[in-house]
Amino acid sequence: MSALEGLIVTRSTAAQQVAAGLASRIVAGAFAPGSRLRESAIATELGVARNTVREAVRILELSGLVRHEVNRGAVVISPTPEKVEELYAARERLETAAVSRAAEAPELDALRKAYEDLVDAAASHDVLRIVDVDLTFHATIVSMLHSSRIDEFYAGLLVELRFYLTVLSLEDREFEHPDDILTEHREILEAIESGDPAAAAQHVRSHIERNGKRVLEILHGRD
Amino acid sequence: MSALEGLIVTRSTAAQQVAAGLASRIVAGAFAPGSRLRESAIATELGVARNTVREAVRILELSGLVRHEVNRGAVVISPTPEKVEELYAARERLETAAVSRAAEAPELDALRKAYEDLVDAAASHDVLRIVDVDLTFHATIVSMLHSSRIDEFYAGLLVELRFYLTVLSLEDREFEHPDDILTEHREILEAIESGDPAAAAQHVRSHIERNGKRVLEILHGRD
DNA sequence: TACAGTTCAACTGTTCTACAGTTGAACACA
DNA sequence: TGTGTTCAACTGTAGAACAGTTGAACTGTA
Repeated sequence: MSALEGLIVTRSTAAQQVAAGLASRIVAGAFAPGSRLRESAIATELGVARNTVREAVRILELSGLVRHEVNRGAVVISPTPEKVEELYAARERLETAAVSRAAEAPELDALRKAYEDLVDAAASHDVLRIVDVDLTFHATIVSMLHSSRIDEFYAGLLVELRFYLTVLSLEDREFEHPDDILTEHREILEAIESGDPAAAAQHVRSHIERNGKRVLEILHGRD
Repeated sequence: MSALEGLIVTRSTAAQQVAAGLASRIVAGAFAPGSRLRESAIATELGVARNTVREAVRILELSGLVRHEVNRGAVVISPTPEKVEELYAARERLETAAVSRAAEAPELDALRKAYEDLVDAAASHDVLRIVDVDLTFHATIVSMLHSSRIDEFYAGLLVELRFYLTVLSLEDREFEHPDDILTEHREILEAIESGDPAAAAQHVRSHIERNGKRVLEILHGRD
C-alpha cells in the first residue's frame, strides 16, 4: 500500500468550473425547466469566452441536466409525464432487483444508518433534507447490487429526479408526508433485515409506484 | 394518430458529424486504447476548426468511448481488468434481474429470433457478426425489464464492451467458439421459454461469468 | 378574427488567430 | 541510475468575425 494511497490531484479548467456552477444553479431552480442557457449572456456575466461556455454546456450534458438542441443551444430538461414514468420504472427495476438478492452485512448496516438519518431528517421538517436522505436510502439499496457502473447510472437518475422534485415542490410545499415516508422505508428495511427478499421487493415496488404516481399527479395539477 | 407519426427532422452540425466519424473510427480500431486524439491534427485533416473538434470530442464523451483529461485532451478508453470486471458485473446484475421477472410474449418472440440470428451468424464464422448478434441477444434479454432508461444504459455498456472485444480479438482471432456460444444461449432461451426464471438466471449468470473470465484471460495474456 | 407573408433582432454554429501554461521526451550532467 | 534542463507539441482560453436559424413582432388579407 502506497503512502500516497487514494491521493488524486484534480485540476479543474474554467470550463469545468462553469459547468459545475451552472449545474448547481440549475438544481437550485435558478433556471426553469425548458429554458435556454444563452451562451453570450453567461460568458459575459462570468467573464469567460463564449467558447468556454459552449464547452461547459457540453460537460453539463454529461450530468443529464440539459440537452443540446441544434440551433437552440442548451435547454434545461423538464419533467414530462413520460420521462417521470421512465425514471420511476428504472428505479423500480433496479431496486427490486437489489433487494431480491440476498443482502450481506455491510450494506445492511449502511441501510439501517440511512433509515435512521431519515428519521432525523423527518423530525426537522426540512423538505430538501428529507428528499436528500430519502434518495440516499434508495441509492444504498441499489448499492447492494455491488456494481459501480449501476451505482453511477442510478446516481445520474437521482440527479434528474432531485431536480424534478425541487422544481415541483417549489409549487407544492406540502409534497412530503414525513410519517408515510418513515413507515414505508421502515417496512422495506425490516423485510430485508428479516431475510424476506420477496416481501422487501413488494414493499419497494409499491413504495416507488406510490411515489411515482404522486409526482405525476403534482405534475398534472400544475398546468 | 398523426400523418407525420414518428417523423423527426435531424439536422446535424459539423461537430456531431465529426463525433460520429471519430466514434466509428475508434470502434473500428483506428485508434488504439489509451491513445490521444490530437485536436489540431484532426481539425486540419477534416477541414474544420479546432474548436469544432473540441466540441466533437465532448460529444464523443457522451458515448463513453473517450474520456477527457485536463491538459491531455481526449484519450481512448482502454480495457483494464477492473473496468472489464465492472462491465461484466453490471451485465450480470441487469440480465439476471431481467430473466428473473416473468417474461411476456412479445419479448419471447424477439429473443427466439435473436437466437436464430445467432445460429445463422455462427454458421458464417464471421467473428464481428457473431459478436454483434450475441450482444443483440443480451440487449433483448435486458429489454424484458421494460425500462427505456435501462435499455439506453445497457446499450452504452455494450458499445464499450464491443470496443474491447474488437480490440482484443484483433490479437486473438480464435476468441469466439461458435458451438459453446450456441449451447449457452440456447440454454438461457429454453429456460425462459419453459417458464423457469431461476434456471434462466443461473444460466445467464454462469454464461456471463464465463465470458468475463475469458476476456480477462485474453487481457492478461496480452502483455 | 383567423391566417399567411415579411422583417428583424437575438442567438447559435463555425472559423480564424493568438498566446499562456502543460506535458513528455530528448538531452546533458552528476 | 537518477536528477536538472531545454524544447517542441499540444491543450486551454480568449476574442473577433460572419453566415444561418429562430422566434416574435408586424403587416396584409380574406
